Amino acid sequence: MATRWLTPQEMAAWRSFIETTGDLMKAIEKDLVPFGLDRGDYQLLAMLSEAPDQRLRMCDLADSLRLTRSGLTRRMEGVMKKKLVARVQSDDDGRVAYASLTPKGFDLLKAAAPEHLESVRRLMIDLLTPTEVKSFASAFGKISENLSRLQG
Amino acid sequence: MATRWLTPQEMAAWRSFIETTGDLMKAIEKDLVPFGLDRGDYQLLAMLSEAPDQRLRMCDLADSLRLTRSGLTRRMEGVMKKKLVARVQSDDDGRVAYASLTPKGFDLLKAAAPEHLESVRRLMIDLLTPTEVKSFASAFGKISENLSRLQG
DNA sequence: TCAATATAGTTGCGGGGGCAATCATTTCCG
DNA sequence: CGGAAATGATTGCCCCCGCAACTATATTGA
Repeated sequence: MATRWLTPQEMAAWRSFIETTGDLMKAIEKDLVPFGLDRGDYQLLAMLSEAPDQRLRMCDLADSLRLTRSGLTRRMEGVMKKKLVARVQSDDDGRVAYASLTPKGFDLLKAAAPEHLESVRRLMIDLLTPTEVKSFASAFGKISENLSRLQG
Repeated sequence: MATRWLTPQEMAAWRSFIETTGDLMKAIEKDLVPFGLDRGDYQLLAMLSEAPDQRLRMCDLADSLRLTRSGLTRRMEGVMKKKLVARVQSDDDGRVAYASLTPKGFDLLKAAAPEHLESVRRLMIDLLTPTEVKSFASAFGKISENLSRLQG
């Protein structure tokens, strides 16, 4: 099949996307440093804070954070040492361990969240028109849906 | 100042963005495996291929790849071992080294580029309406411009 | 019932990349 | 000129994380 090259507009969109995303993430991450968190920690805490009983099975947490199980095991070492999350063995299933948000972790998240959301506003949302925000959501929704259709 | 929370729409856009971007990058990267490249290698080769004489000073290349100088030094080890890029000392300035695309590197890039662009189409561009593509470019353009204004 | 298989989690190993320190070279004044 | 500062690149050290191998527990089915 002949190569379907990208039009200049498409190429501009793609380039803009890949070149800017990393910068944006780094900038947002920088605003978490005062709290002693990086983006991975923040997302882990945020995910737990929204879960029933503020805890999740390791494997479910790994999936939602886009980490392998081993990756999560290592990241847990960090947040456990800081006493933000505790590892709790399941009574029902001897294989299962829960990651459980501690009060200290919840407090830290409550402190960091407003700053974090402010960063997201300042560095992204507030720069966009409502139309662009809507396009963003629908575009990534389609991309995401397509990816899950491909491999679960 | 009171926290300016994100509206549900804004939160949806943000979540969709961070949760999908990583998956998308991984999927696109997977299509480069048959060529023995990862996304970092591909971008390095692509950047060099577009430069005058298909070579760039290490520090300029590092900046455009969003790597630190040390990060680039390490990545160069890989592509130099594969003979895709050569390290060339500058005659004019004893401090400067150039990263220079080899014929083998150029050939590999020419072979991989159509597949890569096809991945970009299949996993992203073709899923979007022209309006969404335009929004993408303008949104990331604004974000990028704002970031450069902040810190060069 | 009890192997075979599936599932949950950890560990060893290796690669990628950042930071700080270092070295070499060049440039900038006093 | 010659010392101070700037610039370019590399190295040591460390963290993050994926893969493959491994352990442990649970489930399944002949």
